[in-house]
Amino acid sequence: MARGKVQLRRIENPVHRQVTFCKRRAGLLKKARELSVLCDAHIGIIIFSAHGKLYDLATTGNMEELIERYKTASGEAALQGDGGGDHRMDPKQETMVLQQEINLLQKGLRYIYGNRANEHMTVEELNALERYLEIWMYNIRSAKMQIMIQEIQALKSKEGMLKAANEILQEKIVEQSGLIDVGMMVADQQNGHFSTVPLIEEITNPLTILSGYSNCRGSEMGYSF
Amino acid sequence: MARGKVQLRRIENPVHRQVTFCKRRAGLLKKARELSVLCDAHIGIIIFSAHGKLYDLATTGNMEELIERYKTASGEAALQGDGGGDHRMDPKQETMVLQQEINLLQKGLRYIYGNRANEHMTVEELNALERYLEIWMYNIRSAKMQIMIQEIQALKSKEGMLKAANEILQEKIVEQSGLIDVGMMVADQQNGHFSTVPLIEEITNPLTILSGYSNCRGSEMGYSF
DNA sequence: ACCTATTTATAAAC
DNA sequence: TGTTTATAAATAGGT
Repeated sequence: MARGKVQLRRIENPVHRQVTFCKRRAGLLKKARELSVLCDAHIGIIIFSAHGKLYDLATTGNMEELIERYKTASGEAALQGDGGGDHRMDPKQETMVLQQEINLLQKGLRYIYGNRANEHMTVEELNALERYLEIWMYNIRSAKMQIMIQEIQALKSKEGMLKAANEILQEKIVEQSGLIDVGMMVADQQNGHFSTVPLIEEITNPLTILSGYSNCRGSEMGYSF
Repeated sequence: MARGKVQLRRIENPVHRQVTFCKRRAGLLKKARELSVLCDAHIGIIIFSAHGKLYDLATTGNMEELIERYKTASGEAALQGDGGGDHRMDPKQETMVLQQEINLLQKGLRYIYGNRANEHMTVEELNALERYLEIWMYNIRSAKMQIMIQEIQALKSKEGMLKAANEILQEKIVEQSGLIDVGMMVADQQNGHFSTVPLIEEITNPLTILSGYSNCRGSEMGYSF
């Protein structure tokens, strides 16, 4: 955060990346310790560098304990998810297509992460892989967009309902005594609103990867304390 | 860090403590996500508030896998007194990383090709996937660039040799009879050339595929065209 | 939640 | 890796 804004994307220069990794890793752990002390929280952090080296921190002094606690806590939260599902395409065929693509992807992974020595990929294969990646990228972004759109629609419909309700209430109030202030009602409407916007903020904007902050609404995930 | 320095000790006022917890927790997670993206690291964070509420983050989209990896990595680190020295990632861990990524990719494939009904991907996972794809894309393109560079260098050196040969030949001809047309020789030179450029044309342009990859500079590795 | 005066964190350069 | 410095970010205290 200095001498130039930072773009939120992988740093390509390996030296810069390494330096930044060191500095920010230190910063992150420091922040975690501070949070733990200031607010009496128990925090565990696991960091694997790109080279697989492990850095960790457990403010309780014991990561195992935190992990155990995590498992129970997250397990309980997960019990309520998921409804049913319905099936699709002929499983056999689908499996074959998938296996085929997965083979290419695995080879690609070994090629990229391995030393490029064991695996030899032809330009043909690289091109195919690139095509897959582009399509995927598109699909991933569409999926995220979809989620956002659903959220927005939900919000709009809720807004509509609230507005309608508001009007009816106003009418009633006017009927009864044309003089009551309706400020409270507007406030309620807004609360109903924000409590339904949990996902939007964790969706990184697919079009502008800059670290823009302006849309960091604290509506979080409906945390209630 | 504002309107007054903060003391590194538990905040006694419960309201202040709660507010600070919220703000700093958000800040910490944000920093973690940034570090992950900027430096290609895999990070897991577990936070238990003073009241036992769980907040977590896994930049790979899956905390379980990170925990598994943590267990082997920390276990092994304990076995060897170690002092530093970055070894190559040992096969066990590397396999695990690959498996982890492949799991995410498989899930992504099923998600995209299946009806999105059987598989449920969290926004976290989608984000992680997107990040992988970007990195891959970059690597694929680098690989192709590399191939192109090699071709070009081969061509240049061949061109140099041919030019030299050409000059020598011309001199000889001048010596023998200062009047012969040298058009034929130039044509031969060109044929010799093109026969060594088989790959170039099957390489799709790496620089202009999707929206904004403007900073894909090939100068990164001393490419000189 | 939102707003700033300040404190921190840190990117770049050495 | 450690220090320095100019700037971007985070955030404490109020509203």
